[in-house]
Amino acid sequence: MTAPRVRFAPSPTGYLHVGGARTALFNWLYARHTGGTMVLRVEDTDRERSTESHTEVILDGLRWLGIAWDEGPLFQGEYGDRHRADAERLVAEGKAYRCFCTREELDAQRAAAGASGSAFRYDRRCLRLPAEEVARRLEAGDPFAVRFLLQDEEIAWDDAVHGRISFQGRDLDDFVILRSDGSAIYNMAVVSDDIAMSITHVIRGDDHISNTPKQIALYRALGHAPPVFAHVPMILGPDGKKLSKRHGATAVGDYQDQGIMPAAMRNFLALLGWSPGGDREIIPEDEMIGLFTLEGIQKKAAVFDTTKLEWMNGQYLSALPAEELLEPVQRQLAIMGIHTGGADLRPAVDSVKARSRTVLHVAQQVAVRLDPSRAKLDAKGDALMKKMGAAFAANLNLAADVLDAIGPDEWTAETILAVLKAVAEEHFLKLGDALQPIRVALTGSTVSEPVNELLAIVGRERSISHLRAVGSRGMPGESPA
RNA sequence: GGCGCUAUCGUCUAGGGGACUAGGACGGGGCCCUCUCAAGGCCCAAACACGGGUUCGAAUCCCGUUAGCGCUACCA
Repeated sequence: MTAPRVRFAPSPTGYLHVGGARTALFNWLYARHTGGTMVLRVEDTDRERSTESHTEVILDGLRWLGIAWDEGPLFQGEYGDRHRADAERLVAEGKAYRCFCTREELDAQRAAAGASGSAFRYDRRCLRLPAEEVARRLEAGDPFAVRFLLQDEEIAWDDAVHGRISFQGRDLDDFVILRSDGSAIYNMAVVSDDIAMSITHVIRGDDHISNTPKQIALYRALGHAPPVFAHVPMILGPDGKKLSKRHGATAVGDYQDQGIMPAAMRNFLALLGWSPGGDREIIPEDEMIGLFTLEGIQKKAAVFDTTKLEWMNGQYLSALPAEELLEPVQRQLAIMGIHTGGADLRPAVDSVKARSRTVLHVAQQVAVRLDPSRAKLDAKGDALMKKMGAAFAANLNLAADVLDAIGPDEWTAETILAVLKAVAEEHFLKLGDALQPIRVALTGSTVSEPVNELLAIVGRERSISHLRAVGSRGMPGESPA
């Protein structure tokens, strides 16, 4: 058997949504796993809704996720001639026919069918038109669409994720394959393209299951064996409904902006609807490729859980070297209007990343390490200050004095901790009472890396002057006493 | 309405006739560690939709019911 050829075929009518991203990911994983080829085909035949900027956003999203296709992007709109030729061949062979019914006539037929309680199926009135009348209307230049002549037979396939799925031809109707302007309808264009591009495996959303029998019928009529179909389940919002704008962030770009790392997004998306079996959660890319099979894909739709995504992102954040976080962190800082020049952010990033779930969160903390006056007092910090009262400033000033005695060359986390411990002991302070005010003064929060480490990162001069400033004037965001 | 798909903790899932007093992860609760938090470690609560079969034995196989979702365009 030759190597598989798969395709991801987005239509550029919107951004790259997480559902599409996951479909692309599954195609990519399958291609990599099997040594096959992934084709990217942009289905831009809907002129009304397709835009070039959407195409760019989708391509950027795929690149960001690290999904590298092998061929394309190909644009479906460029193959209109082939689509039409295929459809006309079907007409010539009597497998499709011209339909002169107008939109209005069709609407009327549909309305009549609806009233009788049954599903609408085209009644083939144009198939029964005498040849001379067809010739006459063609001569007169009457507009016509082309309909596929559907046989009443079973159409079934072994879906790679669902198993056998079967439809009866009588439940389908003679669907249109060519519009009256000569352009192909989706099902025609897709089949024509998939044949021309030698696609062997069609991995796409569940919502295409009902298109599949029509497409198989087209394959048969065109004289080609259908590919393997794998219909992956949909992604739902927390309320169990199809994921949409009203659920908040659904575009992969939104997650990039929120500080999700591509590797985390990939890992999370892969596990949404696919499982290698067993208890694996964090799976490196190369292992994922090795483990991926179509059989491991779930049949059931999955709810998109951002909390778990953030947890997973936190896992990647703490595992990734600061080096790899630098660029996304800088990007976030730039969005916040902070330009760091040549400053080495690595120590601060390293110190802060283990406590963060998003790059945005990392960047916020790095910004404060760079300049403690950016710290905003949070509720717990405020509560601590109130609780300690005068002792807060007193302990801060005490700390500033002993820290000032440390020379610039000895300003390390180890020395700082030793000095602070000694002064706490000397003044009968609990270590926490000595350290927490420093933490709050420097970060505005009761949560951070160990205080000695924090001081080392912020730096001697900045720490001491800020501690003294807060000791005498209080926190910038402090609520009035 | 018709056709189709689906059904294990709140969520993501393991499970493919006995290994199931149903395992893991997120989230929730508790404890430990500890200058705080996170991480980490330990523990707790939490599910096989329902009803029939098949079988010595069903979460696992079959049928039905119910529920949810998808499609039902000269959109993709």
